[in-house]
Amino acid sequence: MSFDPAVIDSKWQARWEQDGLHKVLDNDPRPKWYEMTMYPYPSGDLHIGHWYAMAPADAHARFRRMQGYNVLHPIGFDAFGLPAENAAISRGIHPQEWTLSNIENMRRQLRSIGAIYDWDREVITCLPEYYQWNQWFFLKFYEKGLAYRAKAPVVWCPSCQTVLANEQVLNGACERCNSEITRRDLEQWFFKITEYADRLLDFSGLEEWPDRILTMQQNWIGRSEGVEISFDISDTGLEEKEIKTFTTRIDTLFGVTFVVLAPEHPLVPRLTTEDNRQAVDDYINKARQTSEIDRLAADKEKTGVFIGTYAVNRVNGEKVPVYIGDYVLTTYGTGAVMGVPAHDSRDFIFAQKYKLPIRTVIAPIEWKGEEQVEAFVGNGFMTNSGAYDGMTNEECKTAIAIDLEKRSWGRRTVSFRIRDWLISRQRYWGTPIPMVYCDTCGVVPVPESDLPVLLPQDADFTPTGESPLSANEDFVKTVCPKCNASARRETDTMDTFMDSSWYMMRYLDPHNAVDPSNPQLLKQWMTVDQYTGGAEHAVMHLLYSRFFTKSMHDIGLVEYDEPFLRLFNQGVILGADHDKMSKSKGNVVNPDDFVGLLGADAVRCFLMFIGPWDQGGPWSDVGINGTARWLNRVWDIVARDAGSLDTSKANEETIRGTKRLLHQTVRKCYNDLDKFKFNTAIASLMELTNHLNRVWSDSSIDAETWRECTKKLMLMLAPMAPHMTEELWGMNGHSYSIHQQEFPSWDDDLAAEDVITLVLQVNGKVRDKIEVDAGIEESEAQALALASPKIQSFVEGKSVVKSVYVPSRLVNIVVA
RNA sequence: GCCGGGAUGGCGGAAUGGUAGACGCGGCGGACUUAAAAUCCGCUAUCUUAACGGAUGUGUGGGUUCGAGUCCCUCUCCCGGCACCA
Repeated sequence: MSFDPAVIDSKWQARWEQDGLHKVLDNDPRPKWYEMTMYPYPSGDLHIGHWYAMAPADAHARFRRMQGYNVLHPIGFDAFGLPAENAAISRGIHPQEWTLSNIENMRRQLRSIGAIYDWDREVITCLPEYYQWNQWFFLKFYEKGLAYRAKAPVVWCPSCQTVLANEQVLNGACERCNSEITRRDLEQWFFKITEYADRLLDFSGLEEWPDRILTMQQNWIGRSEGVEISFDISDTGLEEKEIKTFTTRIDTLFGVTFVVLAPEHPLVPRLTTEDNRQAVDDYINKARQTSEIDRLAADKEKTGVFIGTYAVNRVNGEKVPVYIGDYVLTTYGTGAVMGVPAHDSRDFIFAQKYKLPIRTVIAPIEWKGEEQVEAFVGNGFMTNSGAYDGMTNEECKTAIAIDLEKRSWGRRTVSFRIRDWLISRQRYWGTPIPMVYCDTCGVVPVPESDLPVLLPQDADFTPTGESPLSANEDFVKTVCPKCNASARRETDTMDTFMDSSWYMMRYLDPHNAVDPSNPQLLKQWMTVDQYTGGAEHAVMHLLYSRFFTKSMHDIGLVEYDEPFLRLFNQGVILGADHDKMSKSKGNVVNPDDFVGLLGADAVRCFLMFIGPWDQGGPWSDVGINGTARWLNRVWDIVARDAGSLDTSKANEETIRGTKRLLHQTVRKCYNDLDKFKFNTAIASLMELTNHLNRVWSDSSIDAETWRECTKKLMLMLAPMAPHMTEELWGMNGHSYSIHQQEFPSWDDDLAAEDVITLVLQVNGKVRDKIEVDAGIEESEAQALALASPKIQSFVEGKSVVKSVYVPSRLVNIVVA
């Protein structure tokens, strides 16, 4: 029987499904292993990128199953989100219809991968049975003060016509559609992720996360320790007696020669004197019109304007002018900074421009009092700083802070870059936020018993900047749960990252109608042992779900504190031209074409063989032929009748060598699969296949060894090529299913070489190689080396300085 | 600017401080075939040599070492993240 992948793929996919081979039982006695891959957005087409994420992930999950675990490797759909709405707008299809029919199609395509998904556990986030729990969690968070409504200058995408979270902004542009964002002052719902900033920086509960993801989360959270220091403005006669600034360089306090407020700082209108009002107003208007990208540009000119008021630096009683400047951000620290031109490069430029004094207070070594030509940001000795002169600036950071605290002029504090998670969206296709606005009772949560707040079917989703739901009278009009008076519903929907923050719980119990997930099952299955997916979610999904888990933990809903123990990021699959795949470049690969032609196993194996999974790499239309050819050879080899071997020619040495290679291959393959190194695992299987072909053609192998080799080859290949190996398994008389077998084990003694190649070097250069007994003693190796004619020709006439022996490796003779 | 990761044949890539280039693609040659495809076998870093061999070679320049793709320092380029965050 020849290898016909198309027939075999569908034959076994149907059989496995019919038998429920991949059904995962909760009461299975084996130890659990929860291995998740990031669920896809139902865009309607499963592209090669999905395959690249899912096929190797499946192979790894299968490998864990063959190691004896009860493996849960589920799949679902991240089904809420903008593309559905955009399709509705451009093609007049209802988002739900579009999404559900895409899911239908993608299920079929996903089945063609041949993965071990248990479809009974499928999760679809746009269904009320799922999103009602988003609402439930929202209410829990609200109850605990973790969800709040506030007016804030939020990020707005003019093209998506909705607000965005800070995490969804890349270089001043919308992460989805790349349009430049603007700011709006709006009342929105937030989650208090900042309250968890310190705990999110604690990665001790994680095992094996890529360092770069941890670094990215660290950068994003942006913790910095410093001092909040106040400047006295009591002689202005205002109610406020001081301006608070935040600095990480309190040691430079005596170098302050001005104070700068953000243009949006609340004190600005009151601190501005009449003489300066016009100029200040002009500046603020100009700042407001400056685009986000321009405002963020680091090399932008530092501008500002004096507002007419002075503030007092209490440590030396000096009056310093107060400016506004748009290089100071409202959203960070206190929205005001102390200007120390001598020791901060931005302040230096600002001071030069506005002719403000520059006073050195930290002396660089070898400084003789000359004027600075740029800011000195290094360490040195305190000068011009009163009682602190002569100390090192590092010592002073604490000393000054303590002294300030004693006088209540300042306090040590920590600032974070991360902002609270903005979860409101002015879009239709999402989870309605379960809140009601009542004229008498104010903001009232929808009672748990009234959940879900259903997303109405009819809405005008043409984006207007208003939430589409607000035009739906039937939805908006409701009664206040507290006083029964007529009231209005919240019409914003939730960020879809809400859905993915807890979906790992729902796979355990996808249709539970009384809880988001069964508490007993959570105890049994969580935490996720292995998570795989793209690195683009480092500060969005992965940070949000860590926050979500910690919040749930604190509320008492779950016992664990981290959602994902281990994380592995696959790389990006590129076009054959080494460019990112895109329709406009015409380098997009359609996996279905290759699956139809060469079979799912060939596509799976090739994707794993291209290179290390975490590095990604270019697809190759011709390269896949190599993998397909190899699978054909495997088929050919395993399908041979071992009984037809002419055993009279079997050779003891070949048998021993073949067994050795087999055990070496099992060892290599096991260790590589364990670490997601599919490419080298497959390479080692190829080597074994090449060897088997050789010994078959010269009949130097016996039937028993042959059968052992082909059997183990099938087992090792099974995680990567599940269809073909299942067929071959049956053909060789083994009982169904190969996917319920254990991964082969190896014997280090049988894998050990008994003859090794000893490399002979002179001055570190290879001059000869000899075959020797593996257990060779140093003295004998040295003697053999010196006896080699080739070595002799290089040593002749020179004196041997020394000789290095590396056991079972080489002899290096050093001559002068 | 700061923080990560990387640079190895024509291409994808492999190498616990110890034989650089495993495995595969492509190319070349051969077998089979009327022929082609498929399949199988052999060769394939560069220079040099009739050949044996020799020299060179892992982005650049230096260093440590008996020995460096691997460790240390310098620089260049590529990718990712952060970036007026006080």
